[in-house]
Amino acid sequence: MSAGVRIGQLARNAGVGIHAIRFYERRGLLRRPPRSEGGYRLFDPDDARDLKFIRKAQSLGFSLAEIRELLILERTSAPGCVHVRDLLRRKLSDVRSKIEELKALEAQLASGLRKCQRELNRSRGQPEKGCPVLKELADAKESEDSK
Amino acid sequence: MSAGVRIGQLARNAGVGIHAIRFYERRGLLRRPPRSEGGYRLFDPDDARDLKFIRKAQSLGFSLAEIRELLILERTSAPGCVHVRDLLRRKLSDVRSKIEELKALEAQLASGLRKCQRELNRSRGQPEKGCPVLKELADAKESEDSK
DNA sequence: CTTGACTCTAGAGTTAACTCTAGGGTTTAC
DNA sequence: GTAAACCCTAGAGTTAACTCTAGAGTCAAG
Ligand SMILES: [Zn+2]
Ligand SMILES: [Zn+2]
Ligand SMILES: [Zn+2]
Ligand SMILES: [Zn+2]
Repeated sequence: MSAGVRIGQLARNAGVGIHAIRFYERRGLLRRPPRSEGGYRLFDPDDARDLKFIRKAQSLGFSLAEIRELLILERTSAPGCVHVRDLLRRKLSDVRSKIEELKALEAQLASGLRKCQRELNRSRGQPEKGCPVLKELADAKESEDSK
Repeated sequence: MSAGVRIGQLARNAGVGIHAIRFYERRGLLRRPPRSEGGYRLFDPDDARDLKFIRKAQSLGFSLAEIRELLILERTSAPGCVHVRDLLRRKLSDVRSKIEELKALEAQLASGLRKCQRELNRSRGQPEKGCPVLKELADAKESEDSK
């Protein structure tokens, strides 16, 4: 019955660009759709679902390569949980270590900010002595990486 | 007295590649050093300090463009605290929102992981019903982005 | 028929921060 | 006096995930 929807329509429905759709096809995330006589791609509803799958998986932090694997798993309807669990574990540990990194960074930045703020308060009217943060960065001894 | 050190030496001392040094020069982070008769760059100790500055600032999450500004500020020995404080504020707020993002991600991933784990426990010997995480991703209704 | 909106392919451009290569010259030590 | 180790420039390549372009063909409406 429905002969399939063209790329622009699919793109609008899914909220992605048509270039991205063709890109996903080249990368093996979307299957190659049948074509019209004139060579236009004709997508079916499952492709729309796959696009949503991609966007959800991206929001979970998966790369396109990982998503391709997930999509293949989903299509084969094989068990799959083991593979997915491993992927989730790896991602989770990546995310957790990234969070730790960022927290350390946050502390450093906050400390620098306090120093600048103090210097600005101190030098109301008085001549400034120079930014303490810049001084630390320019300081030859690289002691601040230690705890 | 000391006529200046060549690029390889400087690179070894600072722990960066020679290509990176030339790259920093092109990007305006390092000043153009004088040259030997044969055209070799001859660096002085201040350049080594600037390289350390760059590496420390990078570890604080600053981009090379931002570091260039910081270096220029540091060289002019003008007050500078205001500018630095604003940079720190922006960086800090970036870092904090990134942390929030990642924490939300962490929760999602952990929840998926628990689901996979339960399914794996449930199906000891029994046939699997398919991965619940994959099912959610493939599910047409995109409800999970809401809280 | 003739617009105008749409689509096709192949390939280049984007961003950041390097990294590497090719095809040369320079220094220094033996 | 020559070989090893070093350095030079300009420019291409890397990664991810697109984004955009050029130049051409297709399709529906009027
Ligand atoms: Zn599917
Ligand atoms: Zn599972
Ligand atoms: Zn300096
Ligand atoms: Zn300051």
